[in-house]
Amino acid sequence: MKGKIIEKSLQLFETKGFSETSIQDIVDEMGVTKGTFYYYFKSKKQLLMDIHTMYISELLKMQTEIMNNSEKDAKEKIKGIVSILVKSIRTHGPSARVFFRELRHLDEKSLPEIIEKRDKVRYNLQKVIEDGIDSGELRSDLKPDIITFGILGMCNWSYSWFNPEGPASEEDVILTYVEMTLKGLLPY
Amino acid sequence: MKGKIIEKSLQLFETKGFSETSIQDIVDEMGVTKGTFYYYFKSKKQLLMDIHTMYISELLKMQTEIMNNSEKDAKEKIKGIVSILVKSIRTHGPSARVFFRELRHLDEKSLPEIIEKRDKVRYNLQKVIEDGIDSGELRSDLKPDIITFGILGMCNWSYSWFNPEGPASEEDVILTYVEMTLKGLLPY
Amino acid sequence: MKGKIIEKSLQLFETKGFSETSIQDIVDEMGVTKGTFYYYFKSKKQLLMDIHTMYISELLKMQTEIMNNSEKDAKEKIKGIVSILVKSIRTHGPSARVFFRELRHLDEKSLPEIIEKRDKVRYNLQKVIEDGIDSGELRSDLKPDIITFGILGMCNWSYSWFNPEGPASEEDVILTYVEMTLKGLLPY
Amino acid sequence: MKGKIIEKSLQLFETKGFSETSIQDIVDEMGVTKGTFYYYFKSKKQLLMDIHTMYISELLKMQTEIMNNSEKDAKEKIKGIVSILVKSIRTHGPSARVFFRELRHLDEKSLPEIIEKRDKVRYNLQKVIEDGIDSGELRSDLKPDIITFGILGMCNWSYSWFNPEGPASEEDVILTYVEMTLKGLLPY
DNA sequence: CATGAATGAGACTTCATTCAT
DNA sequence: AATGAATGAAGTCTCATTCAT
Repeated sequence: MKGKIIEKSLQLFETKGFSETSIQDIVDEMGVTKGTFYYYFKSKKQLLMDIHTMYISELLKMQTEIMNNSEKDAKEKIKGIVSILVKSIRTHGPSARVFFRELRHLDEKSLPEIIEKRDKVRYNLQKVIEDGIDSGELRSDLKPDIITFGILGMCNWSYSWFNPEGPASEEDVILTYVEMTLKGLLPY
Repeated sequence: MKGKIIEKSLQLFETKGFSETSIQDIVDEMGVTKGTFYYYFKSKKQLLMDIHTMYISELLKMQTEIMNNSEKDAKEKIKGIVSILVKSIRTHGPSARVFFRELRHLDEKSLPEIIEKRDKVRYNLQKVIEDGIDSGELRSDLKPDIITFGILGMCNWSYSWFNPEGPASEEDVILTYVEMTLKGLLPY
Repeated sequence: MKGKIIEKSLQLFETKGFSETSIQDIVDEMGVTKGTFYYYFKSKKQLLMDIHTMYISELLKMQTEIMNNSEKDAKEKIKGIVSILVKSIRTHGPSARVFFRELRHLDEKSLPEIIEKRDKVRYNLQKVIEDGIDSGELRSDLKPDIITFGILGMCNWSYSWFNPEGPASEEDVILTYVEMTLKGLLPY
Repeated sequence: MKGKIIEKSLQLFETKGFSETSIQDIVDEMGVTKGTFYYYFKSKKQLLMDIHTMYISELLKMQTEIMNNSEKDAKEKIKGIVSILVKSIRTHGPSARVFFRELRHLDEKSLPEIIEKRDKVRYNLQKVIEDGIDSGELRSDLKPDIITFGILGMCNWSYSWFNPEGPASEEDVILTYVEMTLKGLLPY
């Protein structure tokens, strides 16, 4: 039941937004009553917190696996991380969209925990960049933090337009982003 | 008065979000009464619509000026557009953040008008890319639409983290994004 | 101007009702502003009061003319009064409908003045009936006050359905009501 | 609770009118809160609709019973219908008064349903008249539709003045209306 | 586990009215 | 004679939440 509530909520939050979705909307969709909701969740914000925690933890876990793979060089790790982010549009689309849009609605008490993990994801990527620069694999004249924000922006933004069922494939997007980032648009 | 209402609203919408900001919040901040608000705006949504229209129209206008400058090549136009987007964080920050976050709250009737202009901005950039490819100035093996989304994502995302008063300067960001995009991270 | 305001208000009150018609509605319809309204009327209720006074005074005046015609017998006076009431649907339709429907919205201070005149109209008809009974022209086994209410009800109700432009003519209605009232529906 | 809300509302609507009665007025009177009201009714208009439906359905039901009684001739049916209408002033006074006065405030979507039933009541009476004419029981030189409006007007109007606790009894009113209608005021 | 009834705070909005100009 | 700006009270409605059952 708890899982089903999360699933339906995700759907509704994605479509209508967190503030615009009422508990009533959620339970109506499931054919139960509000009491049921409050049996499983302390509050609406708690539900949102759960959604955020699940998403960012999963993302962090996947990223960590790539980070820990010592056989990959910086290029391959960047490609891996871009790949995770883009592919999760198909596998975790609603979660991701809700994550990016509704962060503001978390309790001030719960927020830091999420922010911390979100920043960890960023620092991880930044570490990859920095290591690449140190090893001479990447050019050293650009600031790693800005680069990191740039790559994440490119990827995260795709949640707002990329449709895995549409004309461009996941692979197209990943390839384009990685090529752009590593080799640039100018011909060699 | 109308201008002052917009200004304060922008501030509040940015901080607390559209749905979470009440008309009461807005008028309290200004020392007037709710009646005054409704004298100038038909509804809360109408105010949001005004904000969106102002922002996207201004952006489109600035972009068009760059597009029409026939002396610039693709590289320079890309740099110009990135520059506009990043610089307007300082000059139009609240407008821009509200624009990206609250689009969903527009009336279904008003939405298309805004979407159309937003898409126009995108198509304009895509045109620059396509022209660059056609003239041989840019490599031709990547899809222009995905490239466009990538660049816009990078830039638009910076609204969510970039602080013009912080350690990284506007110029740093612009330079990094343009270099990454055009030449890539790999050393030559 | 005052006359034009009354005219438009009457139209709107009839269609939408008094409470549902705002001063704004009225002045919009005329292309002026609210200030203008308040220049001519102390308040919305004052306007309603004016409308009521005009209508009932006019009606009373017409009725009085018939009452004072000493050449007419009871039958003819009844017919005359029914005739006035039905004919004024065409000539004073909106006034009449507003009069019957919106009486409740008058100030408690103004109400008695109107009620008094309205009752005078009723007493006048009742007097005709009583005189008719006394003179033997009308049967004496029914209560004059109830008869009066019956005749007035029949006539006043026609404001809610009778359309002078429709299939039944004014004369049809008057004839039917008078015949019913005087001779009844049973064949002789 | 739903029943009690309807009852109190009826009371208030009758006294102050629909538009002038606020939800606050209703719930204050009952010692509950606004939320309670909206738990039972979707909107204020929905409550009004419920009131209208209940009244007109009940009336139609009672009338139908008389219509279906094949042992009664036209005269008796007319008397029966007048009787229902007048007697329901005592039994359903507030409902009836609200019904006649506030029809205009129904939703445009709900209105037709009510209008249809109201017209059915009228057509039923008209049928009685027509049958009476066809069988020779009633005179044939007057239009049945106008007669019908006349009788209904007489009866319905009495909601606005007749007080069952007052000097005139229900039976007085019924007798007077039926006698007037059938035999007329002239002595035989 | 789940329901249904009730709460109460707060949201958006309308509108008659006032007043300086 | 008329306007435009502003008020403030009141209105309808929503909704997260609680609690007895």
